[in-house]
Amino acid sequence: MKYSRNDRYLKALGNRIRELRVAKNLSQADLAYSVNFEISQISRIERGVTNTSISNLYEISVALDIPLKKIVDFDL
Amino acid sequence: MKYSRNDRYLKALGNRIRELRVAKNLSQADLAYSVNFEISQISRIERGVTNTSISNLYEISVALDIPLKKIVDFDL
DNA sequence: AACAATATAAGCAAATTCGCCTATAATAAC
DNA sequence: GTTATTATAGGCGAATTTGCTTATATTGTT
Repeated sequence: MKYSRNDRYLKALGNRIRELRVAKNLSQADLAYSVNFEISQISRIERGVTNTSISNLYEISVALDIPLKKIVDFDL
Repeated sequence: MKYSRNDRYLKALGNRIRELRVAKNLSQADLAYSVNFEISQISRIERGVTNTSISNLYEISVALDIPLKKIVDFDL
């Protein structure tokens, strides 16, 4: 089974989120707490195994205090 | 019943997408065709009544030929 | 006004996400 | 090495999205 364009995008975005989270010295648990969802969900998002919603991504951007346009500004 | 921050965000994003679509002289049907999903779904996204996925938003950015960082660059 | 094109609405089933949980693995600190 | 911290994995039910469809409303054109 082949990777789709979307799969690649979700993995890249997950890596981007992880990178930004780690740069702020936050654990997945820290981030989960501030966005008020589950650690397992943060893990799934960062690994790119789930295709989360716009509002969740937005909440993450608020929690990390990074505008969404900066979060999605990465090379594929 | 009160609007949540996410509701406001989804409405603003929907308006933004509509604005960009119209600027390219595309109908909802046109956009639906190029991203390969339903007209009703485009309608729901633009009205902000559904909280669609990251990959759908990404597909829309590809179809509109506008980088995602530009799509999410709007004032709330 | 009449007609065509475009957008909204609503319902239903299938698919997917997500919270909740437990268990295991990997990494860091000592 | 041992212990603690952090991250991954997987299952299950509830909630949500989405494709599909039909119907209605809105907007634009003549």
